[in-house]
Amino acid sequence: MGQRALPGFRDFYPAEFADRAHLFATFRRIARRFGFVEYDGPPLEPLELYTQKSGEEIVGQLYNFTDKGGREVALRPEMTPTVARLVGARAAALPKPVRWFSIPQLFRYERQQKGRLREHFQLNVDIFGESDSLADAELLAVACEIMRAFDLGPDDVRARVSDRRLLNALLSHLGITDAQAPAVYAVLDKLERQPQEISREKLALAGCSPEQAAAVLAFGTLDFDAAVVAYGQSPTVQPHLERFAQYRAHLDALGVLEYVHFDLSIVRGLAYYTGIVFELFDAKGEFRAICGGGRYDTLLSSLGGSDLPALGFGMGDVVLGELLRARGKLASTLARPDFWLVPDDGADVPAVLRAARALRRHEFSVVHALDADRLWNRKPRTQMQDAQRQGARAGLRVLPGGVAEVILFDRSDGDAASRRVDLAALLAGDAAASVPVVAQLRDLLAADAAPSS
RNA sequence: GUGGCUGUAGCUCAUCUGGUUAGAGCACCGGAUUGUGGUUCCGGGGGUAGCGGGUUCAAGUCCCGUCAGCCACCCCA
Repeated sequence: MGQRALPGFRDFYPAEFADRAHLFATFRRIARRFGFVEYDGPPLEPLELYTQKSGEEIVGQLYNFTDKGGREVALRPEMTPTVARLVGARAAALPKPVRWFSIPQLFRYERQQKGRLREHFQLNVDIFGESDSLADAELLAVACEIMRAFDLGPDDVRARVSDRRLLNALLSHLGITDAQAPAVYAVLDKLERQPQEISREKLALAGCSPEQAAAVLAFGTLDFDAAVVAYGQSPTVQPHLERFAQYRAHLDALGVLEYVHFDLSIVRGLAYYTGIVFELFDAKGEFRAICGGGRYDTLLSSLGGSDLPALGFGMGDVVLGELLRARGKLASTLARPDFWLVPDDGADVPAVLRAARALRRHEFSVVHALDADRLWNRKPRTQMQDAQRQGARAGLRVLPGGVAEVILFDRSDGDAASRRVDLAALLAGDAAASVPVVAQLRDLLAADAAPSS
């Protein structure tokens, strides 16, 4: 023993796996509600797929190696290059807009810390072939509705949204050159975590005048209405404000504007975003970003494919899981057996197995002791205790004549928990006559599961 | 990659300033008990104190190294 998972990698015991399955099920449910369809690609890709976009320095953060055929390969650190390849290869044939999602496991060789491992699962939701801001609104709505599906409201989570084109127009209006822009982006990105004086120095270092620096530093607290007041008269900026206002109107109609906060300090790296960008954070600011995404219209063409406009977001399972756990929103979803079978005195083992089979044919999950001697000799009462400890929802004792005593374990209302159900028809395999019996059993379990008052 | 903190049973933690066979609760396993039932009682398995080295008559307890975890930085997903 003593063997553990590699650093940054997780073992999923049934309880953790149940949480993960719950996340995935919610991801899929909401994505499908918006008409997105699921795809996947290989977890191992040519190293080149990642170096051509991000350069050689990225190799230090990849799980890469030479395979037995001499190929340079890497475990995928992100899904975007893969999906870009898939879409690019069939760009002409796919009906637009393309709405795809995936839940890949991604790998990154970096030192782990809270909310950040060497492996994680990440919901990726992307739209290809639509440049209208309505698509941007739809994308963010998916992310917000997922939050809502996890019972995380606008008081729990906020979406901070910026717009690269608007930001560029603002910088241009202020007289900041394209050459200075990357330095300004870097300052904006750190505005929250870095003392203002340092930000001011960095801006001065980039060649910004004190007036320009002051305007940039003010971006951190500028809400949208204030931006309109301050810059609405600028012919450079005005069209972008107008488009953003439209975007907000769409979000309002989609019912998610309450999550949205205009925030020019959201930069999201320096790389490929070209339009609206956003990140979701917990409102208390305890955790890393839950989700991040935006528009990257030039990425596909830069990867040598078609020049479809594109936008998407990634939402990892680690931070979201931590947040849900911390907020008590992850009730255990571990599956429990419906019935634990106990033979009646004098019944034989085959009779119990036949009863189990009959119940399983009707989709009930059924378990019993797997030690025949124990099944046969152990007192029914003691077996009922085993049943409870094993997490069964109900004990089912088969009495002579096919009548079953069903004991519901979850009752907390003091109601008599023991019920009799005549299983004769079900045990005999009479399909028609079994229908009411099955319904009766389901009702018992359903009533049992319902919160009692 | 850099720096700081931490490392005793599956989990949460004890073990006074280094001193006999390292303990408890929970969990797990077994037995008994309980007539509507996860109670109560008894018993049991499980730790070379992350690992390696050093100081000492003696180290879980001090020192060094290493590995791992946490936090910050870097970077981003």
